[in-house]
Formats: sequence, structure tokens, C-alpha cells
Amino acid sequence: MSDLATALEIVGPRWALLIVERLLDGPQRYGDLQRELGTPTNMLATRLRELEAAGVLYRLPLKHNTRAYALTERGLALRAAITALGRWAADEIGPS
Amino acid sequence: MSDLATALEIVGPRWALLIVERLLDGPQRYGDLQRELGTPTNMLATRLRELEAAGVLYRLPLKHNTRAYALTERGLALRAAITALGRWAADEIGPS
DNA sequence: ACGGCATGCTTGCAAAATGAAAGTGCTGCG
DNA sequence: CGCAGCACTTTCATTTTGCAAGCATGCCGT
Repeated sequence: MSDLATALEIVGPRWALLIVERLLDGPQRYGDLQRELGTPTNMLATRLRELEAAGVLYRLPLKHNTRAYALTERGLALRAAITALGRWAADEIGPS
Repeated sequence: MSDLATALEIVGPRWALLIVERLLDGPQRYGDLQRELGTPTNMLATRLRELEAAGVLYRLPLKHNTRAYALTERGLALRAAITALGRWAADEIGPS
């Protein structure tokens, strides 16, 4: 299987890359991610579990019964790919 | 909606980025894409239609009743994002 | 101590996307 | 004419995604 296929097994499912993008700005709590992304709550919970299992992010306990989600080094390494995709979408017909 | 979300509307669905990756090596025929990617044939047809509508690729008529699929300039511009994702997957725990 | 509230999920079920398998239409070739 | 190869389409099962409601935990005010 190609490297790209391997990457897509982890960040291919819907919402996964968008979650990582939000976390590039720093750790976020569950409710914040949900509100800012508009993700269905069950999907958000599922994706966070999968991304944690893949070593992309980890749970960061906070006060009370709250926690935050933060990127691991492996998660932070997605920044290049995310900005590349964002730039592609932002580029109009392209500099001829 | 963020740029990333816009990009994922086009290349987010399953197989889409893998199809583009194969076409980076030059135009390919339908049967070749199917055999090399292992894509279900109905999905391949659907994705090719969507990617053509999005201006990522175009049909290139060949002899007889055959045709090839080739990337537009916009499709070629995905190379950076594809290699970034591929590199991410290929990188082990990362250079500490 | 206890009820209410915020946060972070889980559960049940409907809708949409994906997949497997078989079938269709066209074209050239013998 | 009949057959084979290519490019799909169609049908139906399975998986993924989404919506809405419910549950668990822990603080906070009274």
C-alpha cells in the first residue's frame, strides 16, 4: 500500500483532518471542538478515540471532569500537509 | 468554511486523492486505474465524474471507444499536498 | 446534603456513502 | 455474424455518517 493510502487510513475519515487543524492552534476541549467544527457529537468522540489510538493526539486532563485534546509530535507533523491542502483550495485558477 | 474544509469537499471522499496520485504519473485509462488502485468500479466512475466536474481532471479521448483521464493544472497543483501526506505517513517517530 | 447545571460523552435509530457482483452498450476483429 | 475487450451502469448489501435523546460525573449555590 502506498504511503498516501497509509496516511488516509488515519486522517482520511470525515472530520479527522479538520479536528487536527483546530488543534494546531493549541489544545482544545471537546465542547469547543464541537461548536467550532459543527461535528456531530458521536463522530467527534469516535474520531478523537481513533486519532488518539493512532498517536496523533492525546488527552490532557484539566480541572474537574474536563480534559483537553492536544497534538502529539506526530500530530503536529501534519501541519505541512494541512497547509498544503488549504493553500490548494485557496488558490484560484492559479498564477499563469 | 475554512480552506481545508473546501479542499476536503473535493478530495475528501474515499479514493479521490489516490486517483489523483496515480494520475500524477501521467494520463491513465479507466481499467488501469481500477486494477492498480483496487477501486470498486462504481466508485471509480463516480469519483472521476466528480473530479472532472471540480476541474481536477479531464477526459482525453483515445482510439476506438477508449479514453484516458489526465490532470488539469488544478489537479497537478495537488502534488504538494499529496507528497506532504505521503511523507507524513512514511516518517517514523520523527527526527528528535 | 441536595438539586440544578455544565461538560463529556454513549445509545438508538435513520440517512447517506461505499462496496460486491452482475449486466449493458459500443467498437473493432476474425 | 459472433466474440472479446473496454468503459461504464444497475442492483442490492454493508458500512459510515448524522440526528436526537439520554447518561455519568463533578462542581456550586443554598
